[in-house]
Amino acid sequence: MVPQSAKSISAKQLDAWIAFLRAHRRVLEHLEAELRGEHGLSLSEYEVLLHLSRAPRNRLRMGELAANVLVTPSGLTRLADRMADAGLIARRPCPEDRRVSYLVLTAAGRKRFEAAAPTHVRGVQEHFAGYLGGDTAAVLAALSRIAGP
Amino acid sequence: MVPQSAKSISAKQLDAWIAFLRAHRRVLEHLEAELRGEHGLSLSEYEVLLHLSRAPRNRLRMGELAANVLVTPSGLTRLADRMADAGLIARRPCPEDRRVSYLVLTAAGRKRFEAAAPTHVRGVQEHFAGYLGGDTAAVLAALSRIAGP
DNA sequence: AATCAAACGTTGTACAATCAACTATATTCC
DNA sequence: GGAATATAGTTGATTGTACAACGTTTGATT
Repeated sequence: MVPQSAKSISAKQLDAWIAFLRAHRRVLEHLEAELRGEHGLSLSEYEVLLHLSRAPRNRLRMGELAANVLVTPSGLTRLADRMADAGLIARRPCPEDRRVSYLVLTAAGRKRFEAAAPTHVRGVQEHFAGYLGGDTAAVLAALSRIAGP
Repeated sequence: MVPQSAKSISAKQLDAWIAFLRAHRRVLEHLEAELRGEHGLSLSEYEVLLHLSRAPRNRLRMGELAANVLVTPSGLTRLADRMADAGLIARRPCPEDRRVSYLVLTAAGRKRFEAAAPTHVRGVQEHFAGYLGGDTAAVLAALSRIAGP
């Protein structure tokens, strides 16, 4: 076993990197296609519904969502517009701070989310988690270090 | 330890999934920013140069590249246009099959790639591989199963 | 109290990526 | 040998994203 310098990269590490990129693309393709095909939702839209459904009173500020949804604030503005047009969410001004607007889950949005959630969870299991097997703990540990706090 | 059904998903698996998404985003942000800032290249452009530099005679068909670069054929057409305009690659018709066009690395493209490669490799080490530690083999194994053949 | 700076969200613009449809060439099969 | 089919790549239209600049509101400083 050759000690691994901190600066160079081993073949195994490089393979892991390439597998990481491929795995990401593959899984997201599947999940996007399933969600889109069966429920007419993009992954971003699903995530917005997910976070809102878990939030107290089913409402969140734009900024709170932007931090979690992996979308920039400006992207979220347009995403929220589309979802509001579709009736999945509604915009509510915040009385305490008139700069902020809340996004709240509508009844239709909740219904759509509840219909889509099993599809998504099954997809994550089928295309990602199911392959982890005995390596689950190690993968979780490594990815958590990479993902940061 | 509770046996894991094939259909449901455990908390640990779900955490791994979330960490996976965050890790991907975080690493790619870093790599994109470094490559863009120090060498004016996007990650996709870098990958095109990488594959060409490794190919025999430094040339590949569009289709061969599209399979490896994680871009659709139409996306690659535009990417190749931009890179040809920038002088990094050149398009060459194939005499044997006039449907195909080859992309070949130019001298400028090679030079740019050679300048950028250390940055990228260091970035992969610093933002991804360096965190794997003793879990490298397990992560590689799991990701390879997910990524498929 | 007035001002200056910071934070929240939205908009204009540009860009990159996709899908579907299309052109052109090659191959297959009666 | 000629029609049907498949393949390589491009193009048009749409979508989604980011970046930078902006208006508005809030909070801090003095």
